Amino acid sequence: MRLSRLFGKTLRQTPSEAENISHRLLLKAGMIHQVAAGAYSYLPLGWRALRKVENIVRQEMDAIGGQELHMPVLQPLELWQQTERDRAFGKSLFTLSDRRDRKLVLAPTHEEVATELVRRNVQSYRDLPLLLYQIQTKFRDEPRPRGGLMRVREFTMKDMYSFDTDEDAMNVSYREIAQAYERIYQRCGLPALIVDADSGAIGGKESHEFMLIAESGEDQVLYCSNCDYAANLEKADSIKAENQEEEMLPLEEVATPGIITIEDLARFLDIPETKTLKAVFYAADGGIVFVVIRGDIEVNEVKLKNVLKCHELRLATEEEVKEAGLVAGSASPMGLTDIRRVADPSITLGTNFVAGANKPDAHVKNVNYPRDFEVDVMTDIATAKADEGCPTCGSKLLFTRGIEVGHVFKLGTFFSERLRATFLDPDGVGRPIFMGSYGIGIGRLLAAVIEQNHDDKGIIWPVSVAPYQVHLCTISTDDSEVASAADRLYLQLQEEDLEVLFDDRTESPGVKLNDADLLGMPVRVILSPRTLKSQSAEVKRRSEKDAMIIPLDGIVEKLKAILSR
RNA sequence: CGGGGUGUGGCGCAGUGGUUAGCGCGCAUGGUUUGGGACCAUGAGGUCGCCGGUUCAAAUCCGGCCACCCCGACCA
Repeated sequence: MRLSRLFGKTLRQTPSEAENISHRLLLKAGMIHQVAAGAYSYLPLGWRALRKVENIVRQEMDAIGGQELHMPVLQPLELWQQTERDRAFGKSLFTLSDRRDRKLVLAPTHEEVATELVRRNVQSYRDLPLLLYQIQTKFRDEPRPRGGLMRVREFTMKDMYSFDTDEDAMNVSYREIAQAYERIYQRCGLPALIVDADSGAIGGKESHEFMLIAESGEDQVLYCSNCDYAANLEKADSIKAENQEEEMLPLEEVATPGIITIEDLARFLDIPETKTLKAVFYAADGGIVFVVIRGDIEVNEVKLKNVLKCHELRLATEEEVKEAGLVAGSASPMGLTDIRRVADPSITLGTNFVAGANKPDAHVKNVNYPRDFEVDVMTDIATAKADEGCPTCGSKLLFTRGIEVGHVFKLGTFFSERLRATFLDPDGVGRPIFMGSYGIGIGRLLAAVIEQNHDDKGIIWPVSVAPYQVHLCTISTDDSEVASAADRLYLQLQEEDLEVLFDDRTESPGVKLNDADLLGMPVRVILSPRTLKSQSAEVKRRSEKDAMIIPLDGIVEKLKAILSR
């Protein structure tokens, strides 16, 4: 491609809306263009890079026996009602009506349609296992699109679905696909970390995310300093420190005028926050839930949502709290019976806690579970923190941020049962198919590649995803010798199957060199009067500082060697 | 959805009531330049986000709306 003809211009100044690095560089390099919040055009260079990523993903999916197919984005809402995922996705689901006023959705993912399809085409255990995938556009009405390609409302996703006869077979598929994912990230030049994750709206039991560790990442990850435990904060467990053991003492009311928060309470009574019990009120699909947890620990709302099996979870409003007869700031699980109570096991990590008295300006000392109150559910709903104990080995947990570049789910029979996708086993017994679901956002992966591979001058594409392999550049453009030598080399490289971006513009050297750095092709080849004196070219890897002078004779082999290194 | 911010040529910005809305970059034409964002000259390009109001007069003041960005909530 001749740069003089390329659609998409580099900018000297980055558009001001760009915040993170990949967004800035993609805009500045003229590779993407925003159409609306979370909707982007890919210009030729950006699109080539995206296609490279796509092909890596495709190759690895094919390599494990995946069969590529294509399912529609436009789907009947009814299908989503059958699995109740219209509610699970809620407002993130794009819906529309057709001319006959039938309700349709723009698919955010394809479990329903894939299951339906398999239901029609699989009858016997002999048809299994099965790996189906597609690379296609998804729509999700994100509450807040952001970060350029990081979180968008329309995006290309590779989604694969596995179909197996039983749980063990599903686990085998799951493992194989996870390994294929590792190879994908490796080929894209990304060191991805696999972490335990919440299943969210996709459903199912177990799931893992692949994270690129990055400051700019939206996700929060806790990982063990010793063993290989790592989890999304939404999912992470930890071992909390236990309070010093004491003799249980009798209940004792204490006046706490104007004290509302745990922080104030601890200071007022001169006790650590770990000696208090915190009450938090939620509205779960409209119903009030009373949550009690040790004062120093935050409620993990994702865990709570999973426990309650509700679609919508939010903090209760002041009115709702009042209406339920609770006293915000001094609420207590004691004596409550008509409200659902959920407790975190942390309330047993100590004795003689201070809790609310269920009346204003008063708390109660020496509260002990289960001596003084009961709960309906006792289960882990605690947010883990750095420095707490690893749930696997007890060593210290560490915190980092990450970009989610892939997510895999064990779905079990959630979809096959609801959509009646069954097969006959060797004994002629009908059984639900065990499924898995595996997603990679291609555009986000591309953005992650840039987040991971850049410097202050621009992008540093890994060879595998670079739009072009070689950036050929002339200096002294009105020197006819340079021009004709460059034309010859351009043709020669292409004949040898190298992908070449040829900067044939009559720009000053500074402009051309800066653009070469910004655009970030792996190898830069410069022809100038200087290099032609010795019948050679200057060759420089984008990732390295120093250039080398290589004779034109035999340069193709040299370039190929450099690119395959 | 809550909080904050921004909308003025392609990009970055200036312009707090008064000619014909400016600057830098970019773009076009001609010329001089050519190893890290050169220079000169000439020129093209703007319903000042939209609607309404106030005023003799609005980019500027007032009201409403919209869009986009950031933080949070939420979300895969």
